Amino acid sequence: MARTSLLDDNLSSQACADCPIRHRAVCARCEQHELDRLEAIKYYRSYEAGQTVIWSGDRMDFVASVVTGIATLTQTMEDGRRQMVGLLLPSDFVGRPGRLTAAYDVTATTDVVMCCFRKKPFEELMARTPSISQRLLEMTLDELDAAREWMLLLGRKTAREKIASLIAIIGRRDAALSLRSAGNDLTFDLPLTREAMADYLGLTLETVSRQISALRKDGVILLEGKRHVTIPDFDRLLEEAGDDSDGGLLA
Amino acid sequence: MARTSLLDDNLSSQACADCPIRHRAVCARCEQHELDRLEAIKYYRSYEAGQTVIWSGDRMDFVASVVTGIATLTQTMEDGRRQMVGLLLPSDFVGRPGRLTAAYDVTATTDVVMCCFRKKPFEELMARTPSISQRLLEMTLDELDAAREWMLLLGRKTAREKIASLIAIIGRRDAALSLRSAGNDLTFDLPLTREAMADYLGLTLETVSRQISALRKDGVILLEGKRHVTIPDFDRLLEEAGDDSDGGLLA
DNA sequence: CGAAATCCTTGATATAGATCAAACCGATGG
DNA sequence: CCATCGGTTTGATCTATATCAAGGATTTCG
Repeated sequence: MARTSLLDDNLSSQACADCPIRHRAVCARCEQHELDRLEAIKYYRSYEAGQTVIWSGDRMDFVASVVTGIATLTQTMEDGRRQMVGLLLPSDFVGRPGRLTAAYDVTATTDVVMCCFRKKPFEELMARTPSISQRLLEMTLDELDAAREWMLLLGRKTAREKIASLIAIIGRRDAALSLRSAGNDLTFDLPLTREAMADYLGLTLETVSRQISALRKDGVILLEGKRHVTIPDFDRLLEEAGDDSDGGLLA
Repeated sequence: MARTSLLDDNLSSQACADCPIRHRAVCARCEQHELDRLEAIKYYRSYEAGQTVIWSGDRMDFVASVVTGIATLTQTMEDGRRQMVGLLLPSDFVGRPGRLTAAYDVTATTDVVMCCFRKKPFEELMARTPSISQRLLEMTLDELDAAREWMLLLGRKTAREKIASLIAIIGRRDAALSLRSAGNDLTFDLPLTREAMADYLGLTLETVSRQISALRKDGVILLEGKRHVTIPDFDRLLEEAGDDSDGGLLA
């Protein structure tokens, strides 16, 4: 719960990290975003890995944007079964304008810094500034598409396909962030424990572990330690994932 | 593919059926919607039960709102595995501003009438009329919540819970449409074949059939014929569905 | 340094749901 | 009236994944 006040300069490596609006690439519209007004109502907050940002049902009087780190949205049934329903990377938006309480548990998977906005003034700003609604609409539509892809995975893919899909998704987002374009030999760290992956994929952690081992044995992925992955052939991975090969990065 | 031009009067039983913006209840904001301009660019189109409205990947130069009937959004893998990712009831919105091609197969499950808007002028109208973006954002956020609920179902619920959940969802939406409030003894028709339910739930049609039989045998639902359901005790059904009992109608 | 805690892997077994197969039911049409 | 067809039910069997169980690797902490 440590509250940290960061200088904006610390964040400048992240394009537009200081506004809650995500941009696909370089920010071409910043001038529209009335940063002055945003300045007045925003604050930064940091969370340690493993810390819960907010519990489902809790009062949530802010919206936020992830600046650094990775957070998850999960739903839990009374008997403890858990399903991840959102994976939040830097620049992703958290919270829903017009809702009083959190609908999901939000958890910091790694150390996380969030840029928060008190909800009331943010909503007033939204009402005055159409470009915010419009941008938020685009982002929400992207998330809806991702959710639907995820539904196909949950409903119809085998355990092996699920694992391959997740690794592809993480690899792709990672590649996008680090500007390494379609170059081969993608390498990155899995930011999730086996259990979190299981919650993402609707599997048990044992099955996750077994399938990762199987993909390694079959040469689809290379593993250094338990978390560091390199993909020798991304198309092969996509095949294993059962995906249409289009790539799907851009809507 | 028959193109039908309906008089608006035919649709008046549906609140705001003639605009693409869904309202939760009675339309309190119609005056904001610039119906005059919408008038100029809209047209109606009807589809027969079973007909495909549009195939994934096809060029889609309109957006639309379901006026009557039920349509589905499905994703298909190369080997034919299918997952439903959207169930469209009257007043639901179809299509994505800013996208050229359809991302999913859209199929009419019953006879369907849609109110269509050519995309280009609709987008121009959106740009000029903030309330449309704002309303669309609200609707999309609702859909995202529904998708996340659906993800929990797909990833973690048992077959019996999935069936109970689906029946509860349909019953609830049906009750909402027909103004029958929380009155007991909810009765309605399942608008989906067993196969479509299977595609919704990530099951096979045989499992769907078996679990429906089981729920009938256990008195959770009553069946008349193959489609007509009555729910003697909605809370019991929700219990079977593994849901938090809150109801969840309003965000 | 040793103990405890996480996280992960692997094995043995159980089971929910898939698959394969057959037959039923109600509607439609010749 | 019978044949056909789409949708459905039910049975027998198979299998992918869950569950139960044990142990290995790292890190954390006293």
